[in-house]
Amino acid sequence: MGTPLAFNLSLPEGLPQELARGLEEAIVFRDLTPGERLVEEDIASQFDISRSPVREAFRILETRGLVLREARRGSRVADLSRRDLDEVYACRVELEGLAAAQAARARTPADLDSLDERLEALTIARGRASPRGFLRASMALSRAIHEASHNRTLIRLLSTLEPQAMRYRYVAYVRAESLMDASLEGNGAVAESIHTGDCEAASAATTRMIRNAWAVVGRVFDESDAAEPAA
Amino acid sequence: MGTPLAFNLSLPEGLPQELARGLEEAIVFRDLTPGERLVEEDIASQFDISRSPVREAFRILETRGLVLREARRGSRVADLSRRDLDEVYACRVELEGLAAAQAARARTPADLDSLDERLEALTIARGRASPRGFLRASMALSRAIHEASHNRTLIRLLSTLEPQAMRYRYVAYVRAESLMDASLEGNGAVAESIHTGDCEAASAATTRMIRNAWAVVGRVFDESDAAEPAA
DNA sequence: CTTCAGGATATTGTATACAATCGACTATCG
DNA sequence: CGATAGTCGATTGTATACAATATCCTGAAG
Repeated sequence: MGTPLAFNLSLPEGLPQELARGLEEAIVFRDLTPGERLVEEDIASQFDISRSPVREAFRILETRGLVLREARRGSRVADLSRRDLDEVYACRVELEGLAAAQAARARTPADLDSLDERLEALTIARGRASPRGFLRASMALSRAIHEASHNRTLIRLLSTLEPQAMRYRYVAYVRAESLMDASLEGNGAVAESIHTGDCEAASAATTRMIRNAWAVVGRVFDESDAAEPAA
Repeated sequence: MGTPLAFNLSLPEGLPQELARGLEEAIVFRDLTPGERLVEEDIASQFDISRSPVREAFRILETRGLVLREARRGSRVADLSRRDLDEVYACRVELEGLAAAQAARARTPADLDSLDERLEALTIARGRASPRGFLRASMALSRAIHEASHNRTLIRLLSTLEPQAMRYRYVAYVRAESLMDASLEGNGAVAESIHTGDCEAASAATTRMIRNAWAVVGRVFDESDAAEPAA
């Protein structure tokens, strides 16, 4: 039987979505470890629900690259690897860059408010020095940027890519808290370009930030044993 | 009582996957029209299966941007719009470019064989002048390029983006068959660069091809009434 | 004639039951 | 002792049953 899970379910967005959100956090923050088996019945009984919503939640997490499902062989938490890290970041460079550029062009006043608000929240979170809180705030800011692009297709793609990246960022932040400063600074520059409406600058600032993070997160990952060598 | 569907189910990959494949083709080739409602029970009874696999198929199609699901309000075929077209192509430029570049670097001899084979098939399909057959062959070639990148994350993202693009390409090919020649030529150039192993050239050839297609497909789309004005 | 309340109907969301399949274990044979 | 076939248990895949809710229609009141 798997790791006991500690979150509760509200249901503003539907049971499977809510469950997926909780499981996603558990995976990102390593309450569920790479390679760990996920058994539908176990999760279902933990939350006193049936297997149906659990199955749907697994499917959602599969599209986010957090869970692997093999036909009739069950589901398990996706492994972390240097190769996967590189894959994710190569895609992020392109898509986040595009999102920033389009946000700089399409942003509305409401978008800018949202952006400022979340950048503020990120700054505060940095003060508290908790990787978990910082990452949550960072995720919220990223989403605000994505939404400002008003490109629903791009938002959809990024929402299936970002959670995967989050896992590596978390590992890195825990081992090197100073990384959060770089992220805060980079995001500030991106936000400014979006305010200005300079597409080129927004894209450039974003790709520079992410390439930088890529290098550092990759190095930290290699030095750690986060990959969880096969049991 | 929706449109009667004309395909059969084999089951090499699982029922939901097979069903999703069939529905995907029906949507791309407009056997199912934009906005058309998709009722789980209807589809289920047409194929003499239960709602469970149908639900899963709908979810798969949702992640591919072909079906919209609203909670307790049912599912329907996603609409086509100029805005959506632009969103999809903006993403394609980035991701296909990346795929071509990485394919040029990571390709194996087996990848090159697969590439040649499918390029050959595309040439033959062009001779037959059927948009449907050409598109199928083109999709197969694209997938071969994606696989040659050996970037599983990128492959995952593209597999959720390409089907959406296919719908617009189909509309364009039907109305302007000469477009297929441009696609054939562009793909030839991309394949050559991948053979050579020149990442820059592969990426450049790809983005040029897609930007070009974007312009033409967009123009054709505007001139057609494919958007299917709300009923 | 329009508007709003109420109920009937259609459809999805969840739960449960059953079938199929995979993996591990055991017992038997060489 | 090792290999292998057969069986059993665990888990997913599919089907069905039930619950909840949104939509549509009807009809009465203003």
